[in-house]
Amino acid sequence: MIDPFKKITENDKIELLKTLEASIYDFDKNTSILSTTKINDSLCIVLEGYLQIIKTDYNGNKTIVEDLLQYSLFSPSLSFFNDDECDIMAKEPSKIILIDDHAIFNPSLTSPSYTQFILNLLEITTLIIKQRNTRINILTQKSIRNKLLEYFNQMANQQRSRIIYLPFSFTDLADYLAIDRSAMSREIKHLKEEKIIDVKARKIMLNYR
Amino acid sequence: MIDPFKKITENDKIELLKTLEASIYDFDKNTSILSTTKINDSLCIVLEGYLQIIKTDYNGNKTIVEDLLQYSLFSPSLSFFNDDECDIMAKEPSKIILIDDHAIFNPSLTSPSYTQFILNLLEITTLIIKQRNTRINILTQKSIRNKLLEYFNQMANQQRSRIIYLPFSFTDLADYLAIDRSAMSREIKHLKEEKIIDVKARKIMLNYR
DNA sequence: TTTGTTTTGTTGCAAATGCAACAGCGTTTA
DNA sequence: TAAACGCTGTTGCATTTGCAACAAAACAAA
Repeated sequence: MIDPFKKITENDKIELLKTLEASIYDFDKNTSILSTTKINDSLCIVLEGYLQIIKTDYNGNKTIVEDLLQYSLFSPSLSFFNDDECDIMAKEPSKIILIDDHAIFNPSLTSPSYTQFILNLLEITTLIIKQRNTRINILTQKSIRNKLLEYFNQMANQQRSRIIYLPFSFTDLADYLAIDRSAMSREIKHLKEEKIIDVKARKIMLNYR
Repeated sequence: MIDPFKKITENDKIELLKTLEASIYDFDKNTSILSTTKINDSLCIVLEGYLQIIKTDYNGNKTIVEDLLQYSLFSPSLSFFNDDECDIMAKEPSKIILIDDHAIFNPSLTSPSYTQFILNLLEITTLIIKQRNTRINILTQKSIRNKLLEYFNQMANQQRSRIIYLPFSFTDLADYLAIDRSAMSREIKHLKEEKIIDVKARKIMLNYR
């Protein structure tokens, strides 16, 4: 995660936030952000804590669309997440900054810290695009096997090793790959039987490569 | 598509491009960009023409990863597209601008046109994230039927009508949804039989909503 | 026009997948 | 401690899906 205020001194940051008319909110564990706070037309920056964007579909099924950790951004109007069917829950006590869109997109501001801030945001959005591209590359694979292998490859490149560590549970992996967990479990068994991979808890060894 | 130079006068634009040490290239139809031009560590902006990012997998299968129209951006380092397995082909005579990353991420620049330019880039990257989110929302649907319906809904929201027009062929739609074309065709037939939709060439009427 | 190319619709079939259900296990909570 | 909860592995089964193949239609080019 990239700090949106990196390369900005603490004093400049305070000054900048004043200029942008930013406001800071605290949320207790297990509270909904949207029920108490208007975040439309604002950019939200997570300063600390842990939140989740949760989508409820017409059946009432809830899906975790995204995990928000420190320095995560979200914004309805800037569309870092999607619809109106979403809610945001603080899963841990969290502190977030709200900045109005119009304050951000204000070319008349000329301070170096503002320019640096915009460049930081540009770097972050660029990184998010990379992550989305990666996921799309995986999701467009047609079989469960190919989704898994594509995911393993991405992780191996990222972790620069043919031994990779899952950053989350197998249940979450199935969610990420948008496949049935039990079907995934079955396919992983096949990959193990064919000696293509070895699995020990969340440690996965790739025997090709 | 958003013009990366919007709200910048022609004179300021020329001045800005000089400051950023931008270079302009022309490509003939059916030529490969990467074979003649080093684009690593640069941002590429399509000024005019039509190009495609083409991925060749280990089987030799070629996939069109992305179409690049006027004002499209692409960049290996900034990761608007993915891997090294990609090539970029001009499908029509095309003109592109290359700007070195370091020139863009230069907080010491203070001219209003530079600030406007990076704000424009930020707006574009934000829009790209929105598009990627939309596609991911569709790709994470488990059945062909749900992928189609999710896609139709997105289009209906976008076109603000329950009558939507496909922006491309059904063959391309199957690619976009990452499903088999014949299986998609079968499912569309079912949707028609169940009177959920009507289809006339690329015009689709949604009978719910 | 004629020819060639791309798109579309269809079908049979084997294989892949989702779903439901259950059990074992470890961790957390009351 | 006991109960509750979440994660994992497994299995049977109905359904969905991909694949291959072919013909008709639409479109583009010569």
